[in-house]
Amino acid sequence: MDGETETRRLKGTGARFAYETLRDEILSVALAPGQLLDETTLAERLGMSRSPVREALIRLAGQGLVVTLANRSTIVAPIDVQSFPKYVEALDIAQRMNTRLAAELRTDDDLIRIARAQDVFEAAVKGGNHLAMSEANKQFHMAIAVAGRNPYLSGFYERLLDQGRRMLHLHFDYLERTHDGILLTDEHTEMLEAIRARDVERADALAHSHSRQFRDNFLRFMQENYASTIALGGPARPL
Amino acid sequence: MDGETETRRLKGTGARFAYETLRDEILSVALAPGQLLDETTLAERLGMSRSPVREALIRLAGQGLVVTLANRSTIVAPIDVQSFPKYVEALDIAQRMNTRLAAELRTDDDLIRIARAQDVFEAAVKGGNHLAMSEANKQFHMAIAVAGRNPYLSGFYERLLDQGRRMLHLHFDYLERTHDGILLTDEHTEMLEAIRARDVERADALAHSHSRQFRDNFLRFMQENYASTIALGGPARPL
DNA sequence: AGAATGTTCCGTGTCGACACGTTGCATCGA
DNA sequence: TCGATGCAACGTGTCGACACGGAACATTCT
Repeated sequence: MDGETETRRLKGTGARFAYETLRDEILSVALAPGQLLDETTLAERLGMSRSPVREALIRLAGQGLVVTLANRSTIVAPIDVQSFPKYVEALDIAQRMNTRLAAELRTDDDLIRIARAQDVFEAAVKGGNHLAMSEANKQFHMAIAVAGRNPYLSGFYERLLDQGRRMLHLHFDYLERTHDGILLTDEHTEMLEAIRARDVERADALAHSHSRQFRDNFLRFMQENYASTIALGGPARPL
Repeated sequence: MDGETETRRLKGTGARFAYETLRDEILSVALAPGQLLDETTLAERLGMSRSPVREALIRLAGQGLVVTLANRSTIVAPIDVQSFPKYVEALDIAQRMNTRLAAELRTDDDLIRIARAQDVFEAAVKGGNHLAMSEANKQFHMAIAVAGRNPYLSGFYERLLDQGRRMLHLHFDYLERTHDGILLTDEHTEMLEAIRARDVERADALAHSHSRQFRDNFLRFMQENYASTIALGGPARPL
């Protein structure tokens, strides 16, 4: 109870606030995969009634970030190692498609925006703040996707990138222990150069190698740490 | 008012019923693009309170089938001719990817399911029921996507196919006047054969030609009927 | 007459309350 | 002691109510 510290929220902000708060907590794994989310408790914690919380959960379910167990409760979407190969397959395809289109269609303004996103990412890496890093990484790739000028494809890509943020957060420590995170930065720079040169094939190849890199790192991490565990968040019966 | 005809719905069925009803009405263009959907009226029409209706609208918004205008109302997502090329681009890519994967990974059971879906589609074409045709067409392509074994890619594809159903319904009459709808049936059969033969490249080519066929038909229809209109459902400011 | 301003109406955003379904536990019987 | 049955607690699904915000309309001023 913080007494009267509460800032009275304006009209349509409650649901948005709940959504963004929960989304950030899920993407940063502050809320663990499989974590139980009951509306009543969340409403209390966020200082609002159940209605906006419920709306946020429905939207999160639509994005696949939570799974609602009919008439029971809602849980943070488990990270299923079984389906990881399928995830990377999809990510790889989406990444390559969006990056190809960007190399083909980018304007000079796009290049500036991508470069700016890359600067933010490098700064985040230097700062060592994981949350900022995963956020900036996503923004970098989304800047590319936007340059590809296909909202359907970039929207799909964004969904996958969000899911990817959760996995990134799971093995950030591992990455820092083994590599220096510099690899990612270099690959980003190369991608930007390929897009600048409108070199579609090279951009494609770099996007592909980038997603393979991610896959290999994550798999190595899983082997070394969770050899026994099948899934994070356990099996769940979807709605 | 239909007096006491109402069937008392069980616990968790209200929202689902509202969602499915509205979705079907939107996909079949019974609810026109741009149509205003106010929660109060919908709740009355569906015989329930606003809560389940609201949940349905939120889920539909997540699928891009409706657009919610902040603090104002919700409308059925407009069909924007401007963005049609982008839509087809995405559909083409998704269709090719899923069909490629299906050709590569299909089991014998998959073949049976796809063939069954194709039978249903042909029956629907013979029956001349538009709703059944667009539904069966989607199911046919989804049977292929499921055989591709990537839930991320098939989920994306399904979204696009749903959007496509709306456009199909818009120019069904036109299709029947000009062609005989038989083209689609033949192409489907060819796709199934390519998948059966595990001929990835041929499946890809057919998927590609299939989406181009759709694009050309729709564009020709638009030119002949809506030459003046920019968008169906008018411009809308998204949330 | 046209533009700025005030007012009314409508619909959403949010709240609290209630009932049903689920789950876990306790009690009872074999 | 173990299984079946009944009970209580918990959480969701749904409802009705209220207040804020936006839009259309009426009014006033220039």
